[in-house]
Amino acid sequence: MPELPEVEVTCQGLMPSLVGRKILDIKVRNYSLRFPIPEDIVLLCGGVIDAVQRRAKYILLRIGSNTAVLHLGMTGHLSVVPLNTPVEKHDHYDFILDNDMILRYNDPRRFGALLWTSGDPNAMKVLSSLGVEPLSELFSAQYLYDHLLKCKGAIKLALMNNKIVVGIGNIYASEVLFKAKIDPRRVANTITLKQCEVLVKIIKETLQFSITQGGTTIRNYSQVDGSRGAFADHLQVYDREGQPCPICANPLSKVILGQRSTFYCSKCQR
DNA sequence: ATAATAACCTGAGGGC
DNA sequence: TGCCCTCAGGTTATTA
Repeated sequence: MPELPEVEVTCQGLMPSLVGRKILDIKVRNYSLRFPIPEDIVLLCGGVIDAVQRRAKYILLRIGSNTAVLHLGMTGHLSVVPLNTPVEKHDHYDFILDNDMILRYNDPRRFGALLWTSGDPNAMKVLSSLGVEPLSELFSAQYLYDHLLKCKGAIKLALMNNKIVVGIGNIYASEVLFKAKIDPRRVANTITLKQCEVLVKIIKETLQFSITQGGTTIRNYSQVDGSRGAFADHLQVYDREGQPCPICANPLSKVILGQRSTFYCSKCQR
């Protein structure tokens, strides 16, 4: 469910509730996620959460010299609720905090993750081979161009390849390609440097703006406090097959790329 | 070594 | 009401 903006909004929503809080206990009800939750996760107990950070679509809780690494998968949701809040179906784990509150994780599809390390989190297997952050200086037109040259597949798949750039998922990939007027099926290595300049600018602007809107809520995702993400009101093509293109009114098309639904305007995007 | 595709799960919604 | 099918903001192991 969540792409970069949704994870970033989740991080920002967690900060006021978590930073400075001591973890009194960790209760796991269902260890089954993308990876089984490690039994020794309880070693984080007693630590204080110093910071909440994001890397790609992962949430990092810095706890002294330790780091908890969380992922929301497709349907994961974190909330901070009072102690004794009734447990619901698919509530996987609780971090019991020192102010009678709980950090609680719910995830019906179990594609999320909860890991931890006492060392450098960037050395962990899940983080070590990730590409650059799209909102960082490292994500430049030249960087994108250099990497696209090596991609013989569709440009949309390249944008979603987290070895190149992280955080762009299925919704934003369709949206930014529409704004850049590029056909999502275009072979990546045919994209010009000039087009990379446009793409990079649009990606940064779109992700940044979505963060200010609280992300995109279509079905499962909601912010930490349960409210929806208003960027859904700004989607131009995603999930709009057959509806008129916002630019030229031509009915929007849908195609499957990499097993994922892809939406575009066959007249505006080339 | 890069690229298609199968797999991991549950739940919602549509068609009959 | 219920069954069967398809689809869903992600990632990775396996195959070609």
